Amino acid sequence: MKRTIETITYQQNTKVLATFAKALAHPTRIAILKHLENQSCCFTGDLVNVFPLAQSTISQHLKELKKAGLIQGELKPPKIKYCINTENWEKAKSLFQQFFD
Amino acid sequence: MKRTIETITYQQNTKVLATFAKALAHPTRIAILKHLENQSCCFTGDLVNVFPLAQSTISQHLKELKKAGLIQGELKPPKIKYCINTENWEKAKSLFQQFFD
DNA sequence: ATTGCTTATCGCAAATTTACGATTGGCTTT
DNA sequence: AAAGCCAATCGTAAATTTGCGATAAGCAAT
Repeated sequence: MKRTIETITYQQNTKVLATFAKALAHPTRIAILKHLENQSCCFTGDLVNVFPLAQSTISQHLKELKKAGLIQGELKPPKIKYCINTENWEKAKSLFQQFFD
Repeated sequence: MKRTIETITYQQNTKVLATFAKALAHPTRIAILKHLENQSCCFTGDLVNVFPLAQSTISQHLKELKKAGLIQGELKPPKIKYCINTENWEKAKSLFQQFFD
């Protein structure tokens, strides 16, 4: 990306909010989260049936959401049950809330 | 991006929310918007002094924010005054609000 | 008409994202 | 030990994003 000037340092909240926003920056991920809000939880396979996307693609989106901390996976062999990470969800909620006033 | 399956159609709100989220998905853009919230308005040049980024880079971020509808520019020759687009700001606010419940 | 100031746009390079199919890995059950 | 399921990861390709410097464009004042 060719950064010649020194790296910028942002406020912690700014960075965190940007991270959450990035996780929400794709319609599929929004849709997945909406699905999780309704169902409260679901398996990867369920989503593959809901969305016309390859299993690997769904898995990648889940990885993104997990990286942002918005969801968490629980081993339920042979499946994996994904749920919303309530703590971080509330964190995101309040960050967006206070950002928009 | 290699889409073999038919293009997905998302709910309108899902797409719009993702667009807003994408605009917020970079710390610099969050910081610009925070700046605009405080100052209510500002010129491109102001931001160039605030952030250690090239003028062209700032301009690009402003373009992104404008594309998402979160800000609007007003000609104030020889400068351009950027303000928050209140209507869309409220739209975004309510979309995030209802998304997080 | 020329100069000066401010901002947008162009051209490029590197990094990241999104998507797919194919393969691997983990855990049960046989 | 082998077979079966489900989900993650790998490898690849195309598109998009982010950043810069350089150049162009718009408008005011000289």
